[in-house]
Amino acid sequence: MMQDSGTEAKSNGSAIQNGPSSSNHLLECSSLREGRSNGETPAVDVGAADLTHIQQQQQQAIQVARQLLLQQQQQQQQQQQQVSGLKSPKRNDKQPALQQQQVATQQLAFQQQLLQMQQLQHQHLLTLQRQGLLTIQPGQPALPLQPLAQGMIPTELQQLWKEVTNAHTAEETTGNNHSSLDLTTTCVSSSVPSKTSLLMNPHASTNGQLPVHTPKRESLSHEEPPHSHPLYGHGVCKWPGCEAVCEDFPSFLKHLNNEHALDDRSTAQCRVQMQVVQQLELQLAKDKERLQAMMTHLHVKSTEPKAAPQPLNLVSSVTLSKSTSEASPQSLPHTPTTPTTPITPVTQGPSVITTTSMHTVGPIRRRYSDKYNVPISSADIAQNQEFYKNAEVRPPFTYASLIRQAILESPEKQLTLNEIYNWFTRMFAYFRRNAATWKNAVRHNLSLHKCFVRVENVKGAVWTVDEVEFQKRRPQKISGNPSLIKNMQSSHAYCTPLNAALQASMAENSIPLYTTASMGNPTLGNLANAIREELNGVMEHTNSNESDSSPGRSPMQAMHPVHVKEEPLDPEEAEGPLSLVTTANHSPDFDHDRDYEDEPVNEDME
DNA sequence: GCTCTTGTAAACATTT
DNA sequence: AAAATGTTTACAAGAG
Repeated sequence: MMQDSGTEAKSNGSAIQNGPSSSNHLLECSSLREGRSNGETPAVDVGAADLTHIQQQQQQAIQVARQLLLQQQQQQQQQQQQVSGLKSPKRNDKQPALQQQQVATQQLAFQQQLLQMQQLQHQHLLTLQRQGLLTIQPGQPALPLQPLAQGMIPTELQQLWKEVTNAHTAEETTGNNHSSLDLTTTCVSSSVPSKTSLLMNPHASTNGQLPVHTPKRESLSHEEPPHSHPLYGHGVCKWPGCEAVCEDFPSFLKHLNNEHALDDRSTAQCRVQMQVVQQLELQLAKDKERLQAMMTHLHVKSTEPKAAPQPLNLVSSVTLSKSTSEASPQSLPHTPTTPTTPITPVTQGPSVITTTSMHTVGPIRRRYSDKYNVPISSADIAQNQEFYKNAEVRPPFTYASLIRQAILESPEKQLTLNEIYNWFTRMFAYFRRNAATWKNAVRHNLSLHKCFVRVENVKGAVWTVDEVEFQKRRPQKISGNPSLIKNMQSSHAYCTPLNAALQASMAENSIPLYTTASMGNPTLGNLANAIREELNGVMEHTNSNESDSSPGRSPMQAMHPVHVKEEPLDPEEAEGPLSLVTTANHSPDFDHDRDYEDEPVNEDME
């Protein structure tokens, strides 16, 4: 309901505390100082108490991320168990040979797919480097893209898989003839009991889920408290992308056996989940590094003479704290791939904006030529981000870009209108005034642009971004290798959804995200999510013999026959929007936004 | 000057 | 009934 997030945000500031994902927490961390700084000394004045606070918040965030990882691992293990067929003996008994054959075929296909994805990512990375958007120093910490972008060979994937599962690969890999395919083998045919995993996972012994890898699983499952099943919670099946409502645990088990038995889809989902876990771990490592760098940086800064943050280089201004640990081009859509996206020229306009000139009220007609789209310097990124949070300077970005950014920053890639409002007010001091004006503009833009898709939810409606549509608005330079993409499109039946997701994700990445520290690596996160969502949703519909995705029908539409913008399907749209978002699972915990309109001043007075 | 894009305002309908 | 949300139209301005 539209009241939901709004009233929650207005009446209860504690909504920020219970975000389900690390990103929410970290996001709050990233904006921690916002509430402390006044408009004049927003960025640098960090006292010891503040620092301690930040540290605590970061630690909490890491803790949450860790838990998230554990959950992911548990989920993954559950899926493995499912895929291994231990819970569906009927199917196993019926056609074990056939299944093995299928699995083997699928392994090959998926391996192929993974390699292609990695190549594509690598290509994309190289392109970014060439464009000067990425600068990789020899001694620099690994880029977020690297794990995939480096084109991991199967053995590397296997190594990752080992690290993720921490245990139950040793026996399996040794017993496997084709070691390069172990990634899938371990996932699909894990019939060997794993004892080490019990040691590795502190949660395993408590919820009894790790024994799923043992033949004793069935007996152990009786000992499980009904609600401790990692794939079951709040009466909903937690299988990625499922969310089927199961009234009680037995019905859930029934559902699990019926809907998530060993089949192509489950197998693929399991593998994707593996990737997700891997990426999350990498993200966690990254965020740890970032935290360290942040603390180091702040310690240094706090001893330096204060200087008012000046967005001398607004090009990099709206990028959140990524500067300390990596050079990934995390900024608002200002890259050569979005040539006409407005941008504040470095040498034009309010090159130096002081707090006295900040109150730019009233209509400002500015368009920024892409010729000012210079490579992004990551030097004062964090400062400028703080700057916009605290100074009432109109951000040099279009409403459409901002809305898109708000949506893409959200974990679910979907936001209610009110959440979009909140993002605006949270990120830009400018939007804490004249609410009627810019809110109207936001609504206007949401309705006007085809790239914004309204998706009806159980609780109301959320807005998502149709990345393909967004890209259509501004012709982009090809950042990937078209032939490679083309090549991918003809490789396998599964390639269709995967490629679509990958391409969309890369298209998105070609517009570097104005990401939060929490997202750490939106690239990989989006990619993983995209692939997972695609697998979850599209495979149900395209797992047939169709080697090409049916045009004009987006995965999301296929997944959720919900109301989207009702427009006559003009031929131009025949290729169909590709939406990478999940719908209808908008978590209430996600409503962490605060409504500044109710407390615009208190924000700074706290 | 034309076209396109964007911002702003406003009217109106629908939903909550 | 009021507020929020969503759609649509109109107009102005900047930029190519």
